[in-house]
Amino acid sequence: MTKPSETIAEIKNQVDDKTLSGQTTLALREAIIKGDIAPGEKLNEPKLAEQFQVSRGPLREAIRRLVAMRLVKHVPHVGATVVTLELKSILELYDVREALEGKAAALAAENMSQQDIEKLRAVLELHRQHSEDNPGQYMQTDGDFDFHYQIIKGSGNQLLTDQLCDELYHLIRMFRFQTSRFKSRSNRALIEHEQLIYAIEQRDPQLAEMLMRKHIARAKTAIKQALSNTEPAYTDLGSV
Amino acid sequence: MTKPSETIAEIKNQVDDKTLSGQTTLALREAIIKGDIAPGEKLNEPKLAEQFQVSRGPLREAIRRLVAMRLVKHVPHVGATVVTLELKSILELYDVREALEGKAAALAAENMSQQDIEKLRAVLELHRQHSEDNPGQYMQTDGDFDFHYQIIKGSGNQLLTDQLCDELYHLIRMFRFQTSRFKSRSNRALIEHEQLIYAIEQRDPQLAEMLMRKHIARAKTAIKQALSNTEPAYTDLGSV
DNA sequence: TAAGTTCTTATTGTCAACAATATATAGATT
DNA sequence: AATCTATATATTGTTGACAATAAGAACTTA
Repeated sequence: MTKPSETIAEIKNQVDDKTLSGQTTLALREAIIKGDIAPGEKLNEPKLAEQFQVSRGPLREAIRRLVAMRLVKHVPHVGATVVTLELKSILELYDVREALEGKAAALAAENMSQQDIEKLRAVLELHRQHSEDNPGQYMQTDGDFDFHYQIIKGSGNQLLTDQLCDELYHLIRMFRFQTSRFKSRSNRALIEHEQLIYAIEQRDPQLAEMLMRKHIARAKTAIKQALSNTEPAYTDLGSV
Repeated sequence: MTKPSETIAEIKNQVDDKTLSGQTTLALREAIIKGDIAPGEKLNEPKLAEQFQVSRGPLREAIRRLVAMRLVKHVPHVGATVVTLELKSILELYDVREALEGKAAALAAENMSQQDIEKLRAVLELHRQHSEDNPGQYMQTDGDFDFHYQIIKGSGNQLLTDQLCDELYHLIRMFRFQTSRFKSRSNRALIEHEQLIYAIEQRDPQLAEMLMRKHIARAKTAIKQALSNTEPAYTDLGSV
């Protein structure tokens, strides 16, 4: 019994539980990622509890979970605040992604079933089609992560998948939202994804890892260049 | 104002906060790692609250934090249970370590100060001395992780450090405790650590990363061999 | 006797009040 | 006027009681 391909939409709406605590986690998480609660802003428990129509118990549990996702920082007896994504933190995040997703690509080349590889091709094809149909339009970044997600899942490593898809992914989403003014239009990602699939099809873990690492490292470089300028301009962030 | 070198002991006793919730987290964490609460065992909230002399509130927060550390699994409306470290999970953990600590070693080669490198040498020297003074005795595994810890910290990447030292490290500790009957006596780790320092001193990120990855991959292989046998015998687990 | 069903019990989820701590304000002192 | 101190306020930490859900026991039925 194989699971149907899971899209990014399914991940997002992944309702881990129907408990108030779980629902509040989702609501609060989206509020933070979307910037409804600003970076650096304090999370006032009574106010938020009122806002989400729950008591402070579930709200505090939600905050704890967001701390685990690194969207929130917490100091005892002082409170929780939304993280501020400094350039330094983002670059750190991309170094971690490079390491983890690189390994994921290697494992995917070893472990992905032929069927999963076909699914991956389908995702890429959809992606390419969209780019052709909408030339000059910014990439659908979710489609991009769909691709990465399939590879991560294809690694067969549950710990790796949890770390990337459940935790770090939301940090990435938050960063993307904040920098959505830099709309990426490059089709370089498409080419690099194509190369990656080829390496996986060839069952070449080393090549797959190398390609994924370069892919992410390139995005990191683009981010550094784009954000270290005071006037950022519409630079291509590499869409990763 | 530079911080004094932090040993593994300091990490362990790192009292993040004096709150009941924080204290309970530490106590419960140690109870799980030491096996006082068995793998697979259910965490009964009223009983544990009674046992730790706190109400269920702080206890539940502690459980949430241990879920983030992956020491505990939680199902809504059912409860929390201590993780059972299957061979598969351990191998997954070591693949993640290989990726993350490999990158950490590369970054350490780039970023560690000359002074930090000297400290690292001192740790290794202490380690070597202990091995010479107690030939045939099992390695002080804490000393081993002291070495790894220094390198991780030396990477200068806070996210990486948090992931390895605050989260995954406790899983490793739990695994080590459970397999402490396999006392590692090899001095291969010592040799490999020596090579690693050399690479870092030479400011060679690629070599440092390669050496660290091989170091951990070798430990993974040793674990697989030791634990896939029904009668494990006293195999060298590589002490990583 | 075995399978299914209802009822009981135990456990988790949630709430609102209370206690402890930190922040903000106002006043006193140099 | 600026700084330190003491008080007042707001916020976090903690508790025990209540509600909702799931696991287990006893009963019924084939």
